[in-house]
Amino acid sequence: MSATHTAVTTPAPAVSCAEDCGIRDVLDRIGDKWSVLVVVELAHGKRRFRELLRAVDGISQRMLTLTVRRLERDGLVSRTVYPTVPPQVEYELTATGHSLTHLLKALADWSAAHRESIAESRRRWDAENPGSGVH
Amino acid sequence: MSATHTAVTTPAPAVSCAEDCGIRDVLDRIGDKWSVLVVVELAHGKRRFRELLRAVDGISQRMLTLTVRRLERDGLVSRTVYPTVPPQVEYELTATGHSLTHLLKALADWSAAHRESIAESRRRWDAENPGSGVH
DNA sequence: CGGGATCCAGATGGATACTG
DNA sequence: CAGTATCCATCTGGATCCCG
Repeated sequence: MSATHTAVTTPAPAVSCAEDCGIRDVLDRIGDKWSVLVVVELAHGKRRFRELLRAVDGISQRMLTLTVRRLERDGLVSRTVYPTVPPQVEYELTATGHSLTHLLKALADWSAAHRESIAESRRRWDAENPGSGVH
Repeated sequence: MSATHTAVTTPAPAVSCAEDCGIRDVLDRIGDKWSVLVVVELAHGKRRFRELLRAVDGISQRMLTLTVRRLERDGLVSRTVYPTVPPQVEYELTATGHSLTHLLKALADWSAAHRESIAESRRRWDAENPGSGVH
């Protein structure tokens, strides 16, 4: 943040596939409202259904069930049922699910690095375009 | 793919923030249906509105307008209007937008690495849970 | 405790027509 | 060419009730 040159921007375009690359595949999988939050919580260790429900703030019983089912279907989370009474179910990240946490780390890092810049850009845009309805 | 040991999985949990970390912020921004596809196309260079419309397969005029407006609002894309006739508008990634392409590269890499594993897990789950309605 | 079933509101996005 | 405006179908997710 010192010299007169502005953007350094590493040289490579980084992404250069024809259409999709599979990025949409990932986003279709974890781009929903709750998946990443559940995965982040499970990154800390095994969790029971009720524990997840309390840990992931604001999620409903129904959405936790759906989210965890989809993650299980994709092989990112394993589900273990102990036939006790009352029933006990434990959820845990699989190896694939664990690898996902590294990707989420990259997301978190990018977010932290550009959050302020983006927020400021929004404020400026909203000020210059009053009542545009864009969100 | 040779020895008897299965998952190596680098040691660190990678993500360890209390609730969100800001991952949701990123996904709220680029997790929609079209943003990443537009960014990927713009990673190749400047594009006019009509060029983007042709390049991003399936996008409607309305959605391209909305998508590119939001990207501009967040400071990821710049919009330059040449007051010619007929009008000409060029879109280009900003420095922040360019940095995003590196993140998308990570997404694409993860997708490529686990696409088959996930697809197989789905097939198995769907076979074992007929008519579950989970997607 | 760990769900499944139903109902419903709001958000997202597609199709089409019109405009400077 | 580069949008804007309107209408409408679908999808996502929240609230609630019930069940083994």
